[in-house]
Amino acid sequence: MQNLLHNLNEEQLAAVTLPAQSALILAGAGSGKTRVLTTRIAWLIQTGQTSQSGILAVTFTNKAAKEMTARLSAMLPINTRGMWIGTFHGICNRLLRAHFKDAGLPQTFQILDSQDQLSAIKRMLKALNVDDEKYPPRNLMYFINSAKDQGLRAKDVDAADDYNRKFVELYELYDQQCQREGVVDFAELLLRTYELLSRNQPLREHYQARFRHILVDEFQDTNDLQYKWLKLMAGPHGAVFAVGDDDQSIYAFRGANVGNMSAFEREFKVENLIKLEQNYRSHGHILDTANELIANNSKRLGKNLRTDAGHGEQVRIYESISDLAEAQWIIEQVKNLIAEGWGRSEIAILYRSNAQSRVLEHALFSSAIPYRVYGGQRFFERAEVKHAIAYLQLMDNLHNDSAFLRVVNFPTRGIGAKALEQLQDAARQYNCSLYAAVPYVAGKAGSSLNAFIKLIEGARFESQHMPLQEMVKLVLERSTLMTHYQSEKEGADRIENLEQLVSAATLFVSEEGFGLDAPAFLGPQALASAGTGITLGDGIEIIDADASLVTLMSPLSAFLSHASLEAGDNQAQAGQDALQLMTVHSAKGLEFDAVFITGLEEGLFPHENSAKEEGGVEEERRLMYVAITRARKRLYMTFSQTRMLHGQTRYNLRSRFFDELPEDSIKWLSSKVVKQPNSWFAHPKAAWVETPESGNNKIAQGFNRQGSEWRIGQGVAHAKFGEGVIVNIEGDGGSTRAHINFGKFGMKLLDLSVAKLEKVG
DNA sequence: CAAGGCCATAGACCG
DNA sequence: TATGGCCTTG
Repeated sequence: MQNLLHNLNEEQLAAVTLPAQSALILAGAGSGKTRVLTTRIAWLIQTGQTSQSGILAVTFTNKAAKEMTARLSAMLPINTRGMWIGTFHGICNRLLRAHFKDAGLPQTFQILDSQDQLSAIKRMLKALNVDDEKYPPRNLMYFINSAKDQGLRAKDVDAADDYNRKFVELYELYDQQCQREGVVDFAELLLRTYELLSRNQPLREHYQARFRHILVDEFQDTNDLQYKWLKLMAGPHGAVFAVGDDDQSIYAFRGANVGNMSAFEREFKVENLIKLEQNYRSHGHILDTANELIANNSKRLGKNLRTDAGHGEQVRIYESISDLAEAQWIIEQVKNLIAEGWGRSEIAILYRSNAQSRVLEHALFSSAIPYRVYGGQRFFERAEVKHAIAYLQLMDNLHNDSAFLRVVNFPTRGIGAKALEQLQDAARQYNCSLYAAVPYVAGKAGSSLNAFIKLIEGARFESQHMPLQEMVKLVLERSTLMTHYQSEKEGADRIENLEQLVSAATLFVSEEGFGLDAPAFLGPQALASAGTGITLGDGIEIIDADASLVTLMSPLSAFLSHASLEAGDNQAQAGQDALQLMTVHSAKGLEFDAVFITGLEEGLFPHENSAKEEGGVEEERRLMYVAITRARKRLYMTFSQTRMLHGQTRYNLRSRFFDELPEDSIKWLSSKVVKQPNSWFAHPKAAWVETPESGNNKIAQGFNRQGSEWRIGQGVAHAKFGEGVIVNIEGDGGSTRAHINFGKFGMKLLDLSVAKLEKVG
């Protein structure tokens, strides 16, 4: 115990040893929040206040959950397997597997990732003959997900007009389709669990009594449903230990509600609010810069980071002529750093949007500096892997129409659009799955469909007693996926990924403790007894930490869940000493000795779209705050007068955020006013500002050219298009064009030297 | 059924 | 600039 608390500072110690009541920990960047969380858990267990089965710890990412588990194992001599530490989705999956019957789900329910969800929606719209121009699948998906994220079923959504009523109706039909097919989307995992527990009193009380200590990481990222979920889980007596930082709330766009922090304080009757303001990461000038910037936000819970590390170096600011020049300058600096002995992997280049990485990558490639780009496609999202997974899904749940359609004709086996149309008609007529509808299709189409069914059933039968990894191999062969890619010219990578899928299965089986030779399917007896808590035959038991709950899950089901819930590495592999490139969003939670924040221009950072969103600029500022606080020792900020974007040159103003930094902590490496080759100049003041109410007031200062002062935000009148407003101005020295929004005539791109425009207002 | 051409589009992200 | 979706054509 002594050594457990030994290295904590006063604030951390206070947080770790709080009484068993709900508490809010405001944990600043680099203040040791993960440490506080894990030590809190260890302390609760070690002091006998709870056993390890009484703890529920929730995170947003698998990475965070893994890290927490690993640190905890290092702290306590306990087996962390079976502990309830996981993501919201992972924990819900676990609960739904254990209580699938009460939740109204089939035992082999499968999880749709967002790709699957979108294709399920497209498929539904097609079947219903809905005009997908009028009701775009993406919009419907967004509509459904945000309703679910607020805990609303279709019947709970108030439709303002006919258009919205259609969305509500489609939402309802989508849910029915999912239910029929035995699939759940991500939001459904949470909503279904929430409904299960609110409806089922004994179950609710069981878990409320069990989890007396609930710990939540990154609380500022919770959405409305997650908040309600936590409230339900905690019940009247549970203690929720919420750790978060309102200044690092950067996910409003996916439903996160920072307001949950103050709601939590109020509704959970928080008596202890502890601020962790001691920063162990960054030098003084860097922290001062972050503090001063974020002070420009209103509605903060209030927090100021401090450090004992001393001022350190000032923040270096550099202005360049072009994005190319910016990249080259950065590379020069990187080379110098490396020559001075800074580790390559301790240097990060951050950008606001992915499109910015191209120039940087190109320049890095030319100078032969090893680098790694975060983001991009993940393992289980690759097409070939998804195909293989779909075969497995279909074998585990024959009624998964999404999986059926994905592979019924891949690799091609002569089942075309006509055949599928017949099949879908039959399925509709008999209200059954595509699989079940096959016997109703006659003729040539029927026989090729039958051959496909034989393929799936044959593979299913033969792999019955096979361990998972053998089953995967069999599927790759039987489906002819392997031979298909072998004959493809550029299939080598895909083959490699498919081989890696076999390794992933092997690894999964051994890590989850199934036993390498346990069959992938549950035996028939196990299936029959599922949900009773008793296992028979060769069923696989997943025994919970307190042994009170036995979940029956086949290795195959578990692996398929794993594939959906952990799409795999989305980030650069560790190992090689390489420079790190990533967006600011994906840098959250990481830290580096030296950081470059690039492209600090109006329209880019803050991003132009943020002007239209309520509170958008404040979120951009928090994003900037996150970026700054990634740096330990050295921080660079760069911006460029011109930038290639979508194939045309844009002339941007420097970011308003420069005006919000403390003079003493920054150092301009380029002179403050750089002469422009073509009379453009960066305006020293912010181009457009957000007013708290409207949030989208573009008061813009553009540029000045040949005495005609067209500026962004200028009202204009045109003979044909009527009145409009200048939204953006661009040019390449030769001609100058303006994007003008003419309302009902839409957006026009006009040459300012040609178009006859008058100023209005 | 697959390949090739045309057009629109362009933000950040995890499960 | 580059990618994805859709349509036409072989």
